[in-house]
Amino acid sequence: MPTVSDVAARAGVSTATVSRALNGKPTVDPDLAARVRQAADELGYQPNGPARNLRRQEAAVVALIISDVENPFFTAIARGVEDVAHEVGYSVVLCNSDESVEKENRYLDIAIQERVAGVILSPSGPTSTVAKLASRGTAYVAVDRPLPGQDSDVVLVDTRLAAREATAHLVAQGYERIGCITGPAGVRTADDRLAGYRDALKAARRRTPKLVRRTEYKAAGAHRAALDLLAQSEPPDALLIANSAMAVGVLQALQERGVRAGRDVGLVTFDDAPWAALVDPPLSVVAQPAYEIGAVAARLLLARIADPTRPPTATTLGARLIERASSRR
Amino acid sequence: MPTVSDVAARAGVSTATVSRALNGKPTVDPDLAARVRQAADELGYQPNGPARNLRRQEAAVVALIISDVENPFFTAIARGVEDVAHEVGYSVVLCNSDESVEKENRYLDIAIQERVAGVILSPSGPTSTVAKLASRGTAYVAVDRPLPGQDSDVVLVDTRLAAREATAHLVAQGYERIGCITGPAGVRTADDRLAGYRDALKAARRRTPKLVRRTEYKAAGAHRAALDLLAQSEPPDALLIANSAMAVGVLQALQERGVRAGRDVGLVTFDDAPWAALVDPPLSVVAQPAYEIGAVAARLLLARIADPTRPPTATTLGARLIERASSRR
DNA sequence: TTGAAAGCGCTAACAA
DNA sequence: TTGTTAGCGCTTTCAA
Repeated sequence: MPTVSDVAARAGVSTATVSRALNGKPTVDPDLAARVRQAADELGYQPNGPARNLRRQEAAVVALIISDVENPFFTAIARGVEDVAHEVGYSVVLCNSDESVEKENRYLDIAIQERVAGVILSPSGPTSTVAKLASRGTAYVAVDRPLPGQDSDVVLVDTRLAAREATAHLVAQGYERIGCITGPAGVRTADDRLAGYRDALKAARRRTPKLVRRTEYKAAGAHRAALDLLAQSEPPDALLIANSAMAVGVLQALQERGVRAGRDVGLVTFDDAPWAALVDPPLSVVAQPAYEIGAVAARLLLARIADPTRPPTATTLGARLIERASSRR
Repeated sequence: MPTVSDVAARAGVSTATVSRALNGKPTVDPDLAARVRQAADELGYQPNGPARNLRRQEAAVVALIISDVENPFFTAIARGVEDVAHEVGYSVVLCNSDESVEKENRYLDIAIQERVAGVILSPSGPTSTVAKLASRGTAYVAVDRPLPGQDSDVVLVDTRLAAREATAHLVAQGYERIGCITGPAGVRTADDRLAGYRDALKAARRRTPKLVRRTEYKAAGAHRAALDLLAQSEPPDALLIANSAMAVGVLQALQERGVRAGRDVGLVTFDDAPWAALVDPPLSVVAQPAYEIGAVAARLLLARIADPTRPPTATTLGARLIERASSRR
């Protein structure tokens, strides 16, 4: 594998000049620079990243730690981050914490060890160990969920309001016994969606029925929760579901029990998955601006890398309810 | 940020002993090792990855370059790769080439620069530049699609056979004008699925009608293709669709044109997406063993890293047809 | 504008 | 078993 020395020898210059030429420093004679570039090309020279990063004490890499690679909401965030980062020459490495605080912690360690320039993460639980980043001066931004007890940059969605509106919509459609299937306690989006649901019921002067279930943010958990709710003596006639993976589990449960979605049970779910309008009946959803969350987070991170002293900001984006047949009486 | 020297000073030993202790080398006194570990903990020491990798001339990292992060098939592969790699202490960095040969090439350069131990990729086009890896001795494995002109390890699905079976199933169900929407020419899976489709029609002594459309492997392209097919004077009465993203586009098109899936047009699509059984009507699919593809590829990569001289192998996994209502007359 | 040389933090010969 | 020391490949003073 060729090194700067090889390139230098071939171009008949010093390694310092090679470095300067290849990094586009203005203080190098154009002719020499051209000779260096040609030598590098001929040798198929690729700079040694670890050596460069060791010397520079920083890498043009940001780590993106998301809680579920199989969730379209998070992959859309990833697209937003990538597009912004690439524009300014940063690479993005994607890490899947799989909703596990342990894996998240492991990836945070790796991010520190690799001395990445910054980290964007959606915290998997209430006990994230991001404090490590702060104490080392590594820039980071939280997305989707705030970091407990951390005064960091954060990009959120006003998910409580969205949940409230979605629930109010179900009330307005005449549903009587509205249930809610949401994520684990301590995960902020799960708590907020539940709070918004309760806000709406309270505003409608409904007693909050025992129709709330909390489970992991995945299909399997929601499947169990839905079966449980359906087995009640007074089952719900509508459900607010906290993400699209859960919606899959709920729809399966309804199918298995012969309960017709949209007729027997009204549904609104978070996240406008590509398939949401294609199921029977088309799913009413709360569409979150996932791509934009990623793009905004990336811009905040870059700003913080450039100026570590800037005060932390909280950005809250809106979500919008898309009414389809699954919530129309 | 503390370094080995800091730890050494605090533990009262040399940097060499710190390195040995922290890396679990057997030639270090247990008491000393404990003292070193304690000192490291107290300082919150995290090894400097670039320095370590520079010295070791290799990193325990594999790069996984997939052609579409938003496609569940590829994220399932990622899960398989991660699980196997993590077992043996390797990290996985996920790169999204977005079906672009240019981005793929860029990530290959980054992988080389970072001196990763190996690369797993699903080539985005017929003109991949992986040869760079070979010439540098970096291990790599292709998944889903073989590398043109490369004699590398590869993990594939017998997708031609699967397409043939799926098409034969449509024939057996009595569909007369069976169309096919597949990916770009030169992408092996797209070509193979088309070939399998033609195999089946030929075996059934059908004339191959002008009902084939090729487009990018995404919803938008398939949407256009489906509208185009429906506008024919003799539109298809069944379709074989080459992946689940495309299925989304096709189902949208059918909806827009008021064509009832499963009744007016039979459908079989590749990939058993989580939502496939939930649409109306439930989608018949060719289920590919995505997770296993990833797991096998990771094991092959690790084997090749351990022994670069081992002969390349080609693994072909089977797919299975799941018949649901969308293809039943 | 260019070159010589130091040094980033770590690991691995080699010596003791 | 432990310490001393060289050096991985690069960038960046400092000198010329």
